[in-house]
Order: sequence, then C-alpha cells, then structure tokens
Amino acid sequence: MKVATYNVNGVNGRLPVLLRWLEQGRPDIVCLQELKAPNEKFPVEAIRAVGYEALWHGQKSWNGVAILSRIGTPIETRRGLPDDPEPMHSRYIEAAVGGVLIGGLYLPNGNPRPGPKFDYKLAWFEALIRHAASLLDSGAPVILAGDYNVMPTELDVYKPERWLEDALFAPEVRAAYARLVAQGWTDALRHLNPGATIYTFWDYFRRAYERNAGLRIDHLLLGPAIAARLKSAGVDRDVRGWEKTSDHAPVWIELMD
DNA sequence: ATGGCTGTTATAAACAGA
Repeated sequence: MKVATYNVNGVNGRLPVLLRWLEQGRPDIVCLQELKAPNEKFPVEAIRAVGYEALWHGQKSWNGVAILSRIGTPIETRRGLPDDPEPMHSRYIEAAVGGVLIGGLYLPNGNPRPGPKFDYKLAWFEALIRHAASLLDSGAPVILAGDYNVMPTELDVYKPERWLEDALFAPEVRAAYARLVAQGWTDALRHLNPGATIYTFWDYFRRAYERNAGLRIDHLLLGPAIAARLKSAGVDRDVRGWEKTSDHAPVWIELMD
C-alpha cells in the first residue's frame, strides 16, 4: 500500500498537475494540503474520474485539507483538532481507510516570529501533540501526514544558519516536533535515510529548485504498528519541475500488506 | 539582508505563503 502527502498550493489552479501525478504515481491514499478553496469548489468530479474517493475540509482562499483514496471510501473520524486554537482554519482531517487511521494536517507557518502568528503555531502544535497522544493510546494503526512547516534538524535545511530565527526552524518549533516524535512516532523518510539530504519544498524565488536550495517540511509520522510495515519511502522530486507546479513535491511511503 | 514568485480574490497601493 502506498500512502502520500502533497501540499498542492491551490487544488484548482493545480488540478492538471495533481491529476497527472495521481495517474502516474497511483498512490492508494493521499493527504492534500493548501486546497485554497471553499468546500463547494473542491474538484471532486475530476478526482473521481481518475479513480479516487475524497473527503475534504475546505476554506475560502487559504488552508484546506483533504484525504483521497482509491482503495475504498474514507470514513471520516474527525475534522479539526480537539481544542483547536483557531477553529475557522481548515487544517486537520482524519479518516479510517484501507485498514489504517490517517490524519492529514497543515500546521501553521508561524511567521513572523515573534508575534501572534508564531504563538498560534505553537498553540496549534500543542493541540496536535495532545491529539497524537490519544491516537497512540487508542492502539489504532495510525499515520499523521502533512505539511508540518518544521525542518526537524539541520540536515533538513540547505543553509541552516540562515533559518535559525525563522518560524520553521526556531528552537521552540524543533523542540515541539521532537516531543511529538518522542511519543513513539517514526519519521518515515528520515528513518529509512539517516544522514541523507532530502527536501520536499523549494521556494519559487531565486531558482531554488535548480539550485536544490530546499527544505524538508512535509512528513509522514507512523505509529508503531505501521512503522513495522514500512518498506520504502521517497519524494517525487520531478513533480516540482513540472509546469504550473506547487512549491512542494509529493512525499510517499510504501507499506507491506 | 533583501527581493524574488504564485495563488486566491475586495483584481490591489491586497494578503499569505515559507
């Protein structure tokens, strides 16, 4: 089974890229972030036409998350985090599908730091950490996938020294990510590639993709039962080079059946 | 350090992203 996460940066503007990638990569389950569309403008017909059922939690202009599946209808278990600090933002959706429980998330960017947006990022992170603990306690085979807006370590940034004060790499944020993982999660890409340079995002500016000036901020965290089934993982880096593409690339894992 | 780019939309002397 192949499970992927992809920050599409506008699901309608990106529809040709998304459909091409779905047909080419054939992931079984997909978490999407940054739909940038209200619920009524989610392109469900086009997505169904390439073989996927979908759940989505949209919002006008910003945010928005979805779960797609080609192995059965995803059964929604939650939208929004418990005690979400900003419930009008659509940043979390969770479903049971294909024998797994999967949470798709879009963690706030948090810039500028310091400031209210950074405080909101930390508060959202705390709500996620609490919910993640309850998911592990449930004993369900669980995956938390999405755009975490965190580079976990210096390995995950092309020039760490330039990002020390940024909300994506600040000590408090890295510490929050480390606390989350320490609950018992496996960061799938890093686990299979210790020490490797892996990026999932390249800025639109300054030819960042061509220079490989990237960040690793899209992550798949696996609960113990799923981690034991992890077979392979990767980034569909070439998608970042397509016309009219997102600034993120899709990230995926393969699990033993 | 700054500005560079892209999508969405109150079509901008806009905002937000990372």
